[in-house]
Amino acid sequence: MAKGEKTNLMERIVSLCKRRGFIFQSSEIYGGIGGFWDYGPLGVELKRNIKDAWWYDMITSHDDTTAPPGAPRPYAMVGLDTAIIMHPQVWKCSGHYDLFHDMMVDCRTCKARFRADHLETEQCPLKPSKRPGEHDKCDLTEPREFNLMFKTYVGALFDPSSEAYLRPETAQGIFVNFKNVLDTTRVKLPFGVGQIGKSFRNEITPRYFTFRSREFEQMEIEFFCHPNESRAWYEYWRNRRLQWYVSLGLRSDRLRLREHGPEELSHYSCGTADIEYAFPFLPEGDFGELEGVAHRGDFDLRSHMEGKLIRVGDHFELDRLPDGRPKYPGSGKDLTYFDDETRERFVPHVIEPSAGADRATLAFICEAYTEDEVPDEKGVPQKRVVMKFHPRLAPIKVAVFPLVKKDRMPEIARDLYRALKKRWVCFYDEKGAIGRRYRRQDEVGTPFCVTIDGQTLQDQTVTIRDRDTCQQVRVRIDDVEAEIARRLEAR
RNA sequence: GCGGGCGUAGCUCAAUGGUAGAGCACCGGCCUUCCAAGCCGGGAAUGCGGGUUCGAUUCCCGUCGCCCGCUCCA
Repeated sequence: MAKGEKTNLMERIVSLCKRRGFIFQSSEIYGGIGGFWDYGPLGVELKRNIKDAWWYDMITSHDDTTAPPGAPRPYAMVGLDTAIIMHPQVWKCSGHYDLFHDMMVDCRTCKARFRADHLETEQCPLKPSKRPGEHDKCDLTEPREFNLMFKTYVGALFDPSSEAYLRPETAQGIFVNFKNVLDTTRVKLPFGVGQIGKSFRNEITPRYFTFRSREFEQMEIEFFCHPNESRAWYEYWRNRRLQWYVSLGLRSDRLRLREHGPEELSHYSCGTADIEYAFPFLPEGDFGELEGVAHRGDFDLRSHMEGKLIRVGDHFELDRLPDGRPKYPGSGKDLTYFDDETRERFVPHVIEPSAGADRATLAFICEAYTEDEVPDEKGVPQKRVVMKFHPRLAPIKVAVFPLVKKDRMPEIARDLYRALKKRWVCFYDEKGAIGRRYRRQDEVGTPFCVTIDGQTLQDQTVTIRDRDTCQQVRVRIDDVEAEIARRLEAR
């Protein structure tokens, strides 16, 4: 922030993330490293709750026997957890290697960047009749490797034959295991495979807090279906995934589903819709991508059978060298699907809902951040910062306080704390004034605070205070667990 | 990768070529029976490296990071 500038909303959110231990800059004591972030004690709980909600809602709790609302038919869901480093041929066949691994030449004068192997056909921006480097003002760099994938070496010897890449997406781990899943689980089409895991992209410009990070976590589904049904499944997943964010508290007027135009489609896609959120760091009216739902056709499975494909009109063909051989040969393994009932063999189509776990976390943080006013003991309205997380996502579910530090209240409160802790992330605090303790929990989004007071000693009742309304109800101490459970599940 | 702006305590800010302050937050104590009360005490900072200087947080250079605009975004 420029000195003296009024702090804006996003700066207050970033500040809270640091102050309360949600998100820290990576390697901060060494000056930080751009594009990498660490989750603190509360952040890790929040992000884990988001990933757990996704895994539970998409995979664990999925009912294979019944079509969910809007789904063309019942389907199966299974999970995978595949390696970050894969055989280098995976990235050659997937198309990532060619697209993101180029020798580039920059012009120091006009700041233009050219592919080193295209200098013969490019124009100098200053004098279009000449090629880059031919104009007397041109000042070209040596060709430099420009790689958006992180490269590493497998084994102790650093020679080209041991080069490997950190995955730039989790999807390929699912595609290369397609046959393994089919052979080991008895799933039939249509079915989906989910995976949560880290991916790495050497972004040119990491920006907007954690929004564009170089290391990030994805929550991806690769959904395999019959080509004739792929359009219907694409529609289903777009809506299903949008509703997921709404169900966890993102306001629908800050969310939108945006269909990509033809010129915007990725090299593999024959239809993509982004689920976007109006992040507060973006200009008013702009949205940022939370998740992409892509219709990938048969591109991926064919790529790993035949080799790297290129688009020709409305279909894909094998990318060939001038002598006719495949540029990057595929595995040669048969990744087709045989339908026992229809006796039909085909390459399944793929619908890919690919969500960013860190982007979802950031969106839920931004959505939760609220400033309101609560009257103090004199009835004067005081500003309050409250994180209105959905109870499923809140890092701490319940806090337990003795009203004051005497008359056995701390002992009773600790007993209750221990009992509740067996079931939920629970926090105990006996320091300072009660109002201060409520505010501290408000700022980290704890939905419920239970207070042991003088009356508890008389009739075994306690108060449960609601984060959003500040309203208190009195319940028997033996009923606290059931009441909290009821409220956590009610929303 | 380019251009501009900015780096002081956990947060938000001050000040200075010569002892770096405050508010809030935090910790301890007293007090306190429901929404950031009060009193006393405490810990805590000039991103990193180099240069100029008797002396640099201040000036200069580099670097790293953050913000804004380009560029990029499979």
